[in-house]
This record gives sequence, C-alpha cells and structure tokens, in this order.
Amino acid sequence: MIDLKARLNKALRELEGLCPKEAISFQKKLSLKVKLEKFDVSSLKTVAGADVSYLKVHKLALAAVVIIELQSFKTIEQSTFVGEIKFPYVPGLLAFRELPALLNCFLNLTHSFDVVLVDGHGIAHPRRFGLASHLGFILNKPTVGVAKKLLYGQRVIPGEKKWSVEYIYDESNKPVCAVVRTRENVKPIYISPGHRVDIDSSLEIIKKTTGKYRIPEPLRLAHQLTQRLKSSLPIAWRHN
DNA sequence: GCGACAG
DNA sequence: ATCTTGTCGC
Repeated sequence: MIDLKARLNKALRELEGLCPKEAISFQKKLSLKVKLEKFDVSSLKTVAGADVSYLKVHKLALAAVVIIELQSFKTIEQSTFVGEIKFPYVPGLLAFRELPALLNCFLNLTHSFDVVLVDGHGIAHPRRFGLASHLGFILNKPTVGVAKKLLYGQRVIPGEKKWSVEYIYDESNKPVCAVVRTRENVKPIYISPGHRVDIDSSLEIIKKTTGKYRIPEPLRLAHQLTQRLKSSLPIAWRHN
C-alpha cells in the first residue's frame, strides 16, 4: 500500500497539462472504479469540508479544507492553499480546475477524518464522475458531493418542510442524487455520493453535519475560510 | 439546431 | 465562481 502523500503527488502530476478532451476520457476510465457502499454513520466522528474560491483578476484559486469534530461541531484542523488557475471552467470538468489546489490542502493536513464533504457533485454527473468522486478516488476516502445547482438529470422540487427529499435518476433509473431541503423556505441542495458511500449513507451524513444553516457545517466553514483568505491577501493583489 | 450547463 | 448595496422577510 503506497503512502497517501505519494498518491496525492502522483495525482497532481497526472492532472497537469490535460486538455478538455483528454479530461473527459480520463473521467470515463476512472468512473468504472467508483464504489458505492453503505457507510456506518454511527461511527462517524470527524468530517472534512473542501471548498475553492477565486480571485478572477489574478487567476488565483483559493482552497480550504476544514475538519470538524461531529460531537462539538468545532474545528479540529484547517488547511489552505493559493495557486494559479490552470484549467478553464467547463461544466462537467470542474475537478480539473479545482483539484490541484484542493490536493495541496490535503497534503498539509496532519489529522485524520472519516469522510469529506465536497463543494460540487459526485456521481450526479454526465459521466458519473464529478469533483467529489474524483477527490474520493484519489484520497481513497468516503466523499459526498454537495452542490447548490443542478448539473445532471431531471429537475425536481422537494417539499417546503425541512428534510423533504426528492430524487434524481440516471438512464438506468438508478437514484444518483438527493435534492434536499435543509431549512424551511430555503432553496434545496443537491446531495450525491462521491466515492465509497451510497446515496442513503450520503443523506444520513448530511443530516448529521447540518446545523442551523442551509449548507452543512464543514462546507460552510471551508467557504468562510476561503473568503477570509481572499480578504487577507495583499491589497495590491485584490484591487480591481 | 436548441437548450442545459457544479464552481 | 466573481462583480456589488441595499433591502425584504422569516
């Protein structure tokens, strides 16, 4: 079994210099390796959240990973990284734009975590291999995709009550995404398995990591961190 | 050809 | 996602 750091560095090298067409082939190949399995939520102790923001004027990607302890909802460790954006935004190829910065964040973590919540879709993707699945495969860890907009499938609307759910199915009529209302009178979020979790476990994980806000806590904290990171950058860099 | 389209 | 202020409503 090779070391995690080695896996991450290898993945970083493989992501370099790919064009969109090659990226699509890469996804088709790796999608066959995604594993959907039950995850024992009762054993869940620590959850990580991964998010990326941008500073458009300087082509910078600002990434952050925050690990929280479920018991207290308190942060155990956080990691950030700022790097140049090297891949365009193409719907369906988000991983090739955000993974480099995210993997660098994971390289600097010292604490362990049980699952990772990712800002984007998992298998609710044209080739069943969204950002959450890709990250999960590289880390060989359970990952859950949490998106705020639809990318793949039929649009459905859950009830207005908290925890109302509606599902999105693929061509084989298999559920690939849960559209969930995490708060009343607020737009629902899209939950899909990334890797090593199934759709039911994914939903359970989201229920246990969501506090009083629409976005699950690990992701909300990671997002806040990337935004603060941007504010902390030299004024000359962010001046429009 | 037309519409859809994570962040 | 980013740019960008105030404002309406639970």
